[in-house]
Amino acid sequence: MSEELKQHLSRHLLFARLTPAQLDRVAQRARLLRLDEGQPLFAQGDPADRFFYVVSGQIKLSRLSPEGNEKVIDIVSAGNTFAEALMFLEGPAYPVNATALGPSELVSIDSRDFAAMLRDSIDTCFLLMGDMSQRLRGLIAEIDNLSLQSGTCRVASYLLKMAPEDRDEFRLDIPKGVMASRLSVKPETFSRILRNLQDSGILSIKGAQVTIHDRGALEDRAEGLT
Amino acid sequence: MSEELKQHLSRHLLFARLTPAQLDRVAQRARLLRLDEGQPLFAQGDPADRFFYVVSGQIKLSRLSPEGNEKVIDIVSAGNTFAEALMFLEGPAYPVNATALGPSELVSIDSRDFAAMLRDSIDTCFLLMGDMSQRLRGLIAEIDNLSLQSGTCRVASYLLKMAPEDRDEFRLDIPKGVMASRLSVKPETFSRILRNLQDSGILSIKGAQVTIHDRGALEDRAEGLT
DNA sequence: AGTGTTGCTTGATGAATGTCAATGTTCTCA
DNA sequence: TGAGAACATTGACATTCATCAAGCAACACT
Repeated sequence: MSEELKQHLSRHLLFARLTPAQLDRVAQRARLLRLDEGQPLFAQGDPADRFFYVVSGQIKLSRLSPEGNEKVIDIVSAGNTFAEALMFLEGPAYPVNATALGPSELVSIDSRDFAAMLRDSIDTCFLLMGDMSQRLRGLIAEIDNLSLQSGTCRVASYLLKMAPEDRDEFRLDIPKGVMASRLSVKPETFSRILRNLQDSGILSIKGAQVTIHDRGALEDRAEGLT
Repeated sequence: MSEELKQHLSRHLLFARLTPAQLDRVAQRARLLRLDEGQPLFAQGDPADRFFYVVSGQIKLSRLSPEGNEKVIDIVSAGNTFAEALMFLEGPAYPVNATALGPSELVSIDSRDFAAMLRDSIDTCFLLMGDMSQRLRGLIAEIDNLSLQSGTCRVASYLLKMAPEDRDEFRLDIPKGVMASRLSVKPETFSRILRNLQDSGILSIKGAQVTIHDRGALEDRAEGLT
């Protein structure tokens, strides 16, 4: 059991520089979790004493406005960690809700424990700081997107990011409504933007199946050139 | 000279846990800068080999869209550092423009140098990680604001944050246009929102002088209750 | 004081997007 | 296979906000 956990964790950069003994110790107190589709993991405001590594599945991180509107902040997929940055705050509370998008497996790690261990692995500290830096950069890019680009731009660049290198055909791996919220548009608007892209002959969509016909034109849309 | 630098730096948490020898070493390679109003410090995309501590004045961090629109990401005021998180990235480039809003003094610190020294001060690592965590939380709150709240909400909560505890009168310390961009609204819209708040009797504004008449109502606006 | 220059405000208009309501589609499960 | 549920799309409409253009302050400098 603990072996299985170690197996999983050792795949992630954050645990790469731990000594076997340290990894043992982390794995000792770590837990393997299974979530069903739609099952919540934690809610915004809950005390944050653990962080997570996604073994399989997808986790939706979202925030709720007072009026009950949901905004998806990010979708975490297999092989990634989340909520590890909270480890260093005073009275840490999760700033988002976490819910499984589909059946998922996670490893949950005790923050206090891990932090204690960090004191003996400066290398891991550096890895973690690198990790946080990237996240900061990502969030700044996100803010940039939200305030400088139109909905169409955001959809277009997201599609380009989704489209595997040179493969012009692919499937959307998350429900459209969730993707819409991730991109900060209403589902209706998302639908219309997609329709517009289809009507312009740039791509076609059948269910979750996307085919890009004119990558250049899509890139133009992503840049905001109408 | 170096003494003066050390003086300044020692006021900031990030340098609090350094040994005198370490602080010496940092100060050795640090530089004191003076910027005039409007003077740029670095541009988005410049190689990021230094980070900064603001001794006095205010630094505007902003991003430029391809079409030339500017979005102010943050205003850094005296006593704070910025760009320190880039230290841990591969080929670090500043993700924003930095410009002095008014005459300012900064201490500029060599990132490489500081990072090297970090290896010998795990305490400082932890302080830095705490710092980055807070920044992450702040950016998430920002995204939340941008996507879930209207312009009026953002203006209202910003005013509340500006208003010193219980003091219902205060001055705006940055030009309205800059504040508008910081809040992701156009100057015209910002002006109208302010007018609207005045017409509702919630506050009055004379130049940069703000007087809040009805704090409760302002809080309601900040929550989005029309 | 006079005159620019800059930043702020105001009004008229339009585009983008949200809202509400109805319909269509897909998927699941009995 | 059929009924229902959840999701997606579409249309009509309202709202928010940006844009354009003009006027108005405040300030700076001869």
